[in-house]
Amino acid sequence: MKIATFNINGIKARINALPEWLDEAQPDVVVLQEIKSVDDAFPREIFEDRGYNVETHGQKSFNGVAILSKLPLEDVRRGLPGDDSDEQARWIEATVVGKTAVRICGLYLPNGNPVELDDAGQPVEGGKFAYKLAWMDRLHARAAELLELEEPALMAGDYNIIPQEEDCKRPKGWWGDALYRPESLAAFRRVLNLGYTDAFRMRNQAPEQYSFWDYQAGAWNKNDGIRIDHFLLTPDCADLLLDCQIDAHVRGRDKPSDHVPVWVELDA
DNA sequence: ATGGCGGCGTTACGCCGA
Repeated sequence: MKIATFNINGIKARINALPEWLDEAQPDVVVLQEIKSVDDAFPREIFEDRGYNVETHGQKSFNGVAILSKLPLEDVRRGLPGDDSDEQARWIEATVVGKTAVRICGLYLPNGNPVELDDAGQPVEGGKFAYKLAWMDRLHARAAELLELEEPALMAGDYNIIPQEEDCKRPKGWWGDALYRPESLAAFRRVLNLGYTDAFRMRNQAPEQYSFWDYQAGAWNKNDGIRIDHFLLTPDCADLLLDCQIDAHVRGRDKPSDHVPVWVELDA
């Protein structure tokens, strides 16, 4: 089973690039982030015509996630539990049954910039960085629950986290940003420490492997990127991992997203 | 090098992202 994650930065803007990549990569399941569309405006026919079932969790203008799957999507849930007042569409999950059932979660973790701290060094309540950390607390709680399921599970998406120095071309330039600073990395490691595996680093130790390049300043041409799109696997799911790759070449095409697809192949 | 690009909503720029 080939499962991909792709932050498309707007479904309307990627109306050609996304089907082109789907047709060549032929993933069985895709989790999408930043569809920037309400559910009713999502062009589901484009994907249904290619044999995908479509489940969206959208909102107007910003955020928005979706799952496309050639296999039926069972027990679909929308929204990350833990805060009923959170109206941002950043989480969707469903079960897909191939040789075995896999619980698949698609996520768009808050960016967190600008980092606002009070005089005591604590995130300012109501600020974007505080929202990021609170969201990661909820992610930790859901991640712990997934470990208790009787099926392999994974959480894939745009984490807006640079896990380590080697996941970034200019670590000194990024240090202190909400994507790469102590509080963010500690929250990410806290999820990993539950027993999750970063699928890409399980299969690939090469340097300069990125999944995002800014549109500005010729970042793609300089390979000035960061690796922030991740697959975290439960131990049962990691046992099924066959491969994990980044389709970086997609970034060089016409009208690209600033992110590229990342995918895993599971023996599932 | 915290904004040089691009998407969105709206229709001239402001907000947002990373």
